[in-house]
Amino acid sequence: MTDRNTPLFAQVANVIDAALDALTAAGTLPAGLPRGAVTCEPPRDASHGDMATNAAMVLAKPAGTNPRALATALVEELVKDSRVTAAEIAGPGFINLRLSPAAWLGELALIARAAGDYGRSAMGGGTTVNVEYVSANPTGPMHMGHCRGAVVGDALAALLEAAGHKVIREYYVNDAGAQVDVLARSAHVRYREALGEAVGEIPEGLYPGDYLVPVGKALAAEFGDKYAKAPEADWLILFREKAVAAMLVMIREDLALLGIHHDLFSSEAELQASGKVDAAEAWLRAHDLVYDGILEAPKGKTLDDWEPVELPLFRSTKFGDDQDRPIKKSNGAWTYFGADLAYHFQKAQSADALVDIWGADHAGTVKRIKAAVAALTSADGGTAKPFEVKLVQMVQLLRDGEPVKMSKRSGNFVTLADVVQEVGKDVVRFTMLTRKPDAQMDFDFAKVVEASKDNPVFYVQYCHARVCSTLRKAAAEGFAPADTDLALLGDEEQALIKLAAQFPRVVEGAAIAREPHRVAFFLHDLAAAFHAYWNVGNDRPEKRFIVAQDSALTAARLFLAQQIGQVVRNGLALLGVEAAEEL
RNA sequence: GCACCCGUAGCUCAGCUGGAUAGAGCGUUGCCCUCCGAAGGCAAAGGCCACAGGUUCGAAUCCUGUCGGGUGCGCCA
Repeated sequence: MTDRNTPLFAQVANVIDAALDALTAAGTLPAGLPRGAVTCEPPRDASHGDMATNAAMVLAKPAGTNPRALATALVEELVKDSRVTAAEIAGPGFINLRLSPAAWLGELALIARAAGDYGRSAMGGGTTVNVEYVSANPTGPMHMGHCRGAVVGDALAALLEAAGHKVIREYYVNDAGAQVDVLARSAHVRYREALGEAVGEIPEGLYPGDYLVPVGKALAAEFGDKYAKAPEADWLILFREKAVAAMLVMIREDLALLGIHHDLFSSEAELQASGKVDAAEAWLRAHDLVYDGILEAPKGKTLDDWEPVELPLFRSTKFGDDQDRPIKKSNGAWTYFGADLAYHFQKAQSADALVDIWGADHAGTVKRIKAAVAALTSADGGTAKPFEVKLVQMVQLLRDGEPVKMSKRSGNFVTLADVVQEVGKDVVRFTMLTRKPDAQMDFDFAKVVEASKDNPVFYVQYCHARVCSTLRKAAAEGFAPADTDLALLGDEEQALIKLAAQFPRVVEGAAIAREPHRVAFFLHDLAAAFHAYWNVGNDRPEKRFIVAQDSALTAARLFLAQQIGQVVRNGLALLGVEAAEEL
């Protein structure tokens, strides 16, 4: 890898690595020290320098020396590099590095060369990660309860791609359980309605939503009155199939409104029909991980209808779960979990790692599925396939500060399509990413569309728009960005470069942690720095991007602005948000 | 009863998987601007990182317990 195309933080990490190699070769350090904990990061306080490493502190103990002694030796090596202008030992053994202005200006040029690829890396080594997200039951339109997981999952998928993984975006379609039978029955009512029958109120327990009206009409058009009076057994499977297909069309449309497109929709019904669930059970039984047993009644709840029954149970307690879990119901059908474990095994066949994005309301089932995946994927005594479940917490919708009430039962829920229509895709996506996934959040219709600096969506968009308008204005006055005289950029301009240069490591860190919100926060920081610099120009015209009397300086500043805009654009692209050229 | 998540400035939240004097916005206070380089600017005050122990060179971060809030807990999905 040539340094010319390596982001500066990675370059300096390599410099540190090389310095450690040199010390090892010289016998100062023992060979084979693990360097995983060695960091290269911006110091908390910019006055400390440009970058800091903890190498001496981390390696002193295993090397049998003390941090400051090791740091002294390391400093001698580090300053040999032309990019390093100073290296100082501070505190308990940090090494603070200062880098030459040329090194930072080089990063600006790198951003320009890499353009849309700035921030991408080969870190993932091309390994395949399967990200399963949304996976809402195909019984109705997407509502806001699904929204956060959808956005977080989609942004994570993009993030992992940028970090050098191949990504499979997958949606698991629960088209085999009791809920899709309810869907079929609900569709049948609408079908009879479409045929002219007065069906009155939709019976309790069925889905009352209007979205099934067109489904009923389509069924009536296709089948006439053939199934109007027929027993359920004649039409249930057929109607279920038709209704699920219609729901999936609707769901895909809803997702498309958010810019979300899955690579793969996997059907639970197909999975069961393929015999893979039986195969999984057989394998687990052969390894004594499934047995027939009787569950204890759950504690802490008063149950009048509890009947102990013998069921095939998966030994999830062996993997840290609180109790063993049934994979089949007493009627012989698979439980959700029974099918789900086979489904995860199937996913593991075509990926090196699995990530599930779930709503926090499913937190209780994490242990069992992790247990099952661990069991199934270490089948041949190998190590289990990496598998993580990321939980996204609830979103509370607010309008004028008042919670928006939602009730699934009455069909009175806020649909995703309504919200996207009201505030826009970009606002929805960005806002969903302005909080870490495991913190609850409020979504206030008024606040998310506010055009002020309090609103991060606007603030970041405005930064990009400002860059664009500056370049437009400059072009009209005959100026163009150029990298010929970047040395004219002073400390204030370099501070912006230093911040922008963190983008590649933010992307990597966010990918590793599976936390796309870090990108959103970074963009907010970068925008804040850009706006602050801009404001200086209000009082001091010589600090503006366009200084009419000095075309060389103007060209360099425009180049800077252009690259800041590029980084903002790249970051927004990872989040799936359009970078507006004007507001 | 049990499990999981959360608890950081008055409020809403960050805090880069253990690093240096814990940060940002809102709100408050004090100045400045009212300029389309617009949808304000600068600065100050504000903290026992819920509490108590522990782990180590070093803890908001990891472990244990307590308290408080949230989400769940059946063969549902």
